[in-house]
Amino acid sequence: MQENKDLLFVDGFRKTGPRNIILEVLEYADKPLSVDEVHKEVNKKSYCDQATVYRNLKSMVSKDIVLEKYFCHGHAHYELASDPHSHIVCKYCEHIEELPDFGGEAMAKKLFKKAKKFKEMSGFSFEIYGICNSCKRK
Amino acid sequence: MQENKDLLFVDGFRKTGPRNIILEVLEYADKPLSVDEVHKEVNKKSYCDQATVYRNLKSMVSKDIVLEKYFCHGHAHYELASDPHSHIVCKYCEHIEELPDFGGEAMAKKLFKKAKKFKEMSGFSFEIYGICNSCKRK
DNA sequence: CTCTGTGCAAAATATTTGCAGGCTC
DNA sequence: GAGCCTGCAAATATTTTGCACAGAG
Repeated sequence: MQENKDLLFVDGFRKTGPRNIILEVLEYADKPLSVDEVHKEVNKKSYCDQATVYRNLKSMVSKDIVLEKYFCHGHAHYELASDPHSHIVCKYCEHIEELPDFGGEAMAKKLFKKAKKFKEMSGFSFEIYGICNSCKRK
Repeated sequence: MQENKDLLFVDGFRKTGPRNIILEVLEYADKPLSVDEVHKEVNKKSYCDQATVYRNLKSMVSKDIVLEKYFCHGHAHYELASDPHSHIVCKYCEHIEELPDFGGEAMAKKLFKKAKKFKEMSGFSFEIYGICNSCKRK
């Protein structure tokens, strides 16, 4: 079985303490995490600078180990590329729930053919926005 | 017929020079614009401070006149709520194209029923990411 | 031993806010 | 005229970068 940690063995990409822990944190998360959330979780286990979290998430994205998602919060959220999902996201807080698969990939590929000046499709994102129970006051 | 400018007549929301021009700019855009793009366009017609553009876009969003979208660029893009679209977005530059409607609204409503801790759906977003012709070198 | 990765601090980018004066209604 | 809106400048917030040292392979 392919372990997530094994994903680090590519190119000259090195397996380091911070990277192992970042992957572990993403693995146990049940939703995409912000840089800040990853940073806080990682630091519960061992010190790691925020710049390092930023740099590593970015490099993992460029190596397709991690997916970068943009919701309505003004900052990115990250999830393991091995387990992609669509989500329903609260527009006021960071409450996020995973949605079941609905064939979005196929739909995206079909729609991509309508694009005029694009050479290559790299992914898609289908997200629903709403107001969660805690934010819907009265 | 309902003009976009009429949208400004709500509550104590005032119709001012900057607001008229911002709406006009969004109306003529064929894709969602960043704050910076809106600011530059507005200033071709008449001076308006960047903070004013930020403040007005935000207030128009809260009044549902304008939609705020987050792609992969690290900053928001804005489009008229009266003409919402899905898009295909270049992951390297700000090249963005509108996609034809594909029934995403109905699909979102269906999926929303799977949500656990949500009271209300407020919208959805389906975006495709890719590499545009100019960024796909070699 | 070589080269990539990390921590630290500073820089760059993006967004928000306080305040005094101006304009809409 | 009252209250919202704007310009200006400063403050925040977020993300990136340079550099010297540390650690992986």
